[in-house]
Amino acid sequence: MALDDRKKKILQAVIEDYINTAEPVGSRSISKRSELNLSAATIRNEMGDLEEMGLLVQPHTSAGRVPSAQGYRLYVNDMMMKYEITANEMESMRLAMQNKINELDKIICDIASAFAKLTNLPVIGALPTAESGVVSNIKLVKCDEMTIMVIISDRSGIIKNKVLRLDYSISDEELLRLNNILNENLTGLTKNEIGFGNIMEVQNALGGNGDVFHSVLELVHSAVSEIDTKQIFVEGLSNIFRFPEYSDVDKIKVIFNALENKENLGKIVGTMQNLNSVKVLIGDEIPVEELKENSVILAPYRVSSTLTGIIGIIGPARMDYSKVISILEYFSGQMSTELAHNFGKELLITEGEENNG
Amino acid sequence: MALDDRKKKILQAVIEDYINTAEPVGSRSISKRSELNLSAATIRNEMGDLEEMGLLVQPHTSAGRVPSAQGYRLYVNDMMMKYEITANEMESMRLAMQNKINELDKIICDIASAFAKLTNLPVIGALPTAESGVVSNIKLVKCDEMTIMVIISDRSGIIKNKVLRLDYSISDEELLRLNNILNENLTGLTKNEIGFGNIMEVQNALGGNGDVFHSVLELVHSAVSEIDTKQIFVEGLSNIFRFPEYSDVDKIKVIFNALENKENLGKIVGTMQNLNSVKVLIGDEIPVEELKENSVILAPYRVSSTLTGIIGIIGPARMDYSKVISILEYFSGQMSTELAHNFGKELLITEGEENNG
DNA sequence: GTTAGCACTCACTCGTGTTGAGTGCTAATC
DNA sequence: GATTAGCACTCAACACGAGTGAGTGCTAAC
Repeated sequence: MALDDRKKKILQAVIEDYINTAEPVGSRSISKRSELNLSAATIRNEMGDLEEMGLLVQPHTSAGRVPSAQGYRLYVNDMMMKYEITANEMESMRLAMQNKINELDKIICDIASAFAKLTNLPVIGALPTAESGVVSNIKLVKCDEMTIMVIISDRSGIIKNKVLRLDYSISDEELLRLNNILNENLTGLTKNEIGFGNIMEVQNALGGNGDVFHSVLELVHSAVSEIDTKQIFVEGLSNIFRFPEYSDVDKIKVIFNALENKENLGKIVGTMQNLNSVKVLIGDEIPVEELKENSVILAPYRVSSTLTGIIGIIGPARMDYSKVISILEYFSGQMSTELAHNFGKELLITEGEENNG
Repeated sequence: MALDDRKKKILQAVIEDYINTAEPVGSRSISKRSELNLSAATIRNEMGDLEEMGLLVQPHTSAGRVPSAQGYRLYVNDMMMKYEITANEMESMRLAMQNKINELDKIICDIASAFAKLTNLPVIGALPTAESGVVSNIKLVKCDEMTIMVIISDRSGIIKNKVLRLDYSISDEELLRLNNILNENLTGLTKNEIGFGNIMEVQNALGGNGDVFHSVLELVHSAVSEIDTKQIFVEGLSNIFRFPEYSDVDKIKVIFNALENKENLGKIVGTMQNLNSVKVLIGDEIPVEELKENSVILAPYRVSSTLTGIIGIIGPARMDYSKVISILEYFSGQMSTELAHNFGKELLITEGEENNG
């Protein structure tokens, strides 16, 4: 059966109606609302065809029609009207980006929060990570007599640090020596290349008193291994309470449990291979069993040439794809220029925080 | 009316029954279950008295009785049996404390998570903060030509750091000078004493090119102001799905929204004045309107002589006070010795993390 | 003071009837 | 041949009422 123009228009009308109302759409309401000027009976025949084609579904015999995942997919790919972002929406995104605190992770979280407000959907994403992960510099700094901080920079500018309180005092000379040996052995290597083997090498290079530095080396190792680990975040999770599809405790429970699991989030964010365009996952396309009744929309963002992250939303398959995609596209496009413009090179990033007793 | 021994026993039986079943408790079940050997009619009379005294409440005329907040309070203060922690429970707490990663914040979160599992309740708390907050040392470290890290230590050992990427290169001499001036002006002051006034003083002391360092100084200021800010956490929030009192989406919504708000959590944690013993908040005693149907149990923990934190649980007023209090007391008592024992002075604390593009 | 007995209350459950939005099919109309 | 009006049919949702059972309070007997 061919999907002619009239069928397309009816499908579109059904989907848009359903997105707004969350109620199965009947032939009469389409007949009245649309500019097709067809009777309900005709619409009914066409809807029957659309169902046969797998684009619509009937929850039960005497109910209206609901779009199938396939229907949504067709809508997203071919039929959707472009949503024009309003001045208000632009303004709130601009405000979020213009955060005066100037810390990248916080800006991202603020933007995510603004997203959640604009779209009324939970926002998920990954903080910016470097593509390379090549260690460019290791620095050991003495905070006080028995406390040292390890600072590791990678070539893209990511900096990680960890604090260690020792039970012995380390001399400036020893620290300098350790510093040099670490840099000699580890600089230029990627995270994957640095394993316990290298750490042992350093320990051997240190000679007799290598043991003493064991805890320092362990620390360096753990800091290195975290350098390009994706940090995943969720914002505005409570937005799911807005949707009638989650008016049931059991369903809320399922989605909360699913989204509480970082592994699941990693799987979802991990579907983003091509870091150039917005990606829409509908139903079965979501790699987490419990979330297959939802849709996910992901967008990449680029803070610098080497520093990229992912942001997106998750919600019921019935969602305002057009609006969400536009907002994500806008963000994806504006991110680098906007941030570069606002912060220039004075881009201050994340705060670290150490308690130490 | 006097609360004689028999009334006490009946009240206790009602409360314990209700804690287990979440169903209003009838006279007949008390008559059968308890060792009082009284008929249902007698129990009925006594329960009527207990209701008159405000210790029990009847949801509706023909229902059994439910403890009132006042009833719970009496139970907690006077009547509760001490719960003996099982070997299993001790073991899981010990395991959480023996975390090999050796980072204090992570250990606290792990313990919180273990708590959540043991008690089947959401856990809230504050990460350790220092009581003094006196700045003992400020250090500016050059990560690369245009990136510096500010490291601020306080007298109790808390270390905070922030990273700044400059749009100009700073010389080692300038950095040293800035370092010295900062330490001269700010060391020994508490967080409250350091305001923008001091920062301006430093800027003046720097002379003509003070402007150039403005962003560095802003950064120092923000790091200082965070040095004794309480970081509040929630673990195992999804435990509330277990309770029949939250089988309704609206109620879940309310508690989620209330607990999502850090300000509310701050208020709750802030009720903990005396840092020596477990505190129980029942019903109206909770300083957040939306949570007044719940109970909160808080305990202090002490990592070192100056470093203290708070951990606790929140849940429906119907909860196993005895068990929760025991577990929190155990934790509160074991924390310092256990941590001191396991980590000695090699107590490594929190990791920081900076991206920087 | 305690208890047995009884009338009463009230949430809850379950079956039934009604309603209304929706369908599919058929026959008439354009 | 496409469109539409009409009609019988379906089925979730809602309201209503009877029945059930766990509970109560009160009273009179023990």
